[in-house]
Amino acid sequence: MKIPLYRQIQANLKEKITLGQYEEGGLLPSENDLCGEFTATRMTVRQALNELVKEGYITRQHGKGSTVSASRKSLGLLSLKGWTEVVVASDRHGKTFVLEGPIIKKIEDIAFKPLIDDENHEEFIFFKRLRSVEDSPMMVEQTYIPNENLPNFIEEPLLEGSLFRTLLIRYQIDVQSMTQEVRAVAADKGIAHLLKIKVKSPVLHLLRKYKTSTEGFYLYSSIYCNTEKFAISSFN
Amino acid sequence: MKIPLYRQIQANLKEKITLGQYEEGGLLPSENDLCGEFTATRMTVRQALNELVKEGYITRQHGKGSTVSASRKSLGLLSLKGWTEVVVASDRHGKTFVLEGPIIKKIEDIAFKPLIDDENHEEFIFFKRLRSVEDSPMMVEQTYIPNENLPNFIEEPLLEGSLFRTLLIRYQIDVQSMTQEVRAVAADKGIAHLLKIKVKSPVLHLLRKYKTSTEGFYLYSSIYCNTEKFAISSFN
DNA sequence: AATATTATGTTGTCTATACAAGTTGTATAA
DNA sequence: TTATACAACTTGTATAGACAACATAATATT
Repeated sequence: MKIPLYRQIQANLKEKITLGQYEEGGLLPSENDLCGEFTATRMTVRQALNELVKEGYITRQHGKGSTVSASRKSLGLLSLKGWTEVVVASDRHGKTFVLEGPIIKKIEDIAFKPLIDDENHEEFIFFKRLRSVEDSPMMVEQTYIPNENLPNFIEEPLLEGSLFRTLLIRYQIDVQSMTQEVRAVAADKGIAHLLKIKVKSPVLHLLRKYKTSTEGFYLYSSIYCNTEKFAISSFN
Repeated sequence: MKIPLYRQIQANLKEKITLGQYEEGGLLPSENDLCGEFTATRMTVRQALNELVKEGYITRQHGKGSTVSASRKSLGLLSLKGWTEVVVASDRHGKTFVLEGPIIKKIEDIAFKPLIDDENHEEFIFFKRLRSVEDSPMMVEQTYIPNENLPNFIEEPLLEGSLFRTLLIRYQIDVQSMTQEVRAVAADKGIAHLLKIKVKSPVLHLLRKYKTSTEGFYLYSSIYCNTEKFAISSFN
């Protein structure tokens, strides 16, 4: 599996940024310098840098350079990022507890179908997970994955506890993009209990559809999120 | 003011898409065809197409082509878009009613300062606006703009009712990007009354900081949003 | 000393070209 | 009929170079 050069540059710079080798608020080496370092042309380096802008790691200024963004205090959950990446980026300690699953559910037993329309899968693999940040329950996530072309998925545990990583490594399925609907709703009894808040407290509800590298293969997620302690942030 | 070629291509294609000249779900002309049409190289055309992907107008598939995205039913308010663009994209009818302002406020009279830290402005221009979609009150927006280098801002009305447009045309200030924090909160008496919902109903709260082309010049916005009828959507 | 001017380094835009890799339809062979 | 191979077309990645536009510091001018 050949990784494009610009992805390698991107990953390399991202690592250096998260490790603190490039100072927060400081400048990255110029495009030409990076060309030399990675033996690539400017267009290739620029592609890597633009990806980093999209991910929020740097900002760029005409005539000046690329500035390393200050790490965000709140959780960047609105972007396409795995939980691990989000928690690490916020410099916090996160935990995931599996409440239910993985089990197989028939489509008629699934509560939310609003985003599931253009396909017709019959069975879904179901997960229910509780995620905590610094020991405060933070969100309840229910994930639905079409049960197709995923041999032994239920039997074997997730790689490093990460769903995205498991799909990529074991099944070569890459999660590429996401659409979501965001609402404020009142917590029902179940959610309130899990998040340790009062019933009818306002919580964030995210309804997500993930697009993957496999044609017609989407993941679905319903997330309830307590935003009292940590806000959810995004940028573009 | 010279507009880059890729921006022109981008705008041209965007217009054709919104006018329905390219069918929803259908394919755009291939990159090479577009090269001919606009007398540009593939790299330039690709830059335009990539911008359209970022804005959610198209998706692309290796070996296949660029597909026109289905217009979204919910409001794409989480992205960097003006109200007008959001409402038009959703094919709905929107209205804005100015509740208060523009007036000048001292910094000590401003309720939220969490995002205002790295600068030290003393005076802000303040707006309070109520926005409706199809005659349902949808969101209350409070905007703060540093009162610097904006002669006659308060005296003259906004161009086409649009703040972003006024800043761009009259003051050459371009809003480039945004960061925001998203929370679910309970509506207080004032918000509930304006949005015509019950007190303590869950509402979405967005705290925004807009970056502009002018160094050190940021806009701030606090938005309360009723998501009962319309969800807020985003994609990446 | 204060103000222009210039030089230099940076990112932004654009051209021209090449090959790799995914998708689809067509022709061929079994 | 079905499968295989191939060709044509698509987007993805990458090179090499050029000039424009912006930012900043050094230099020259007033």
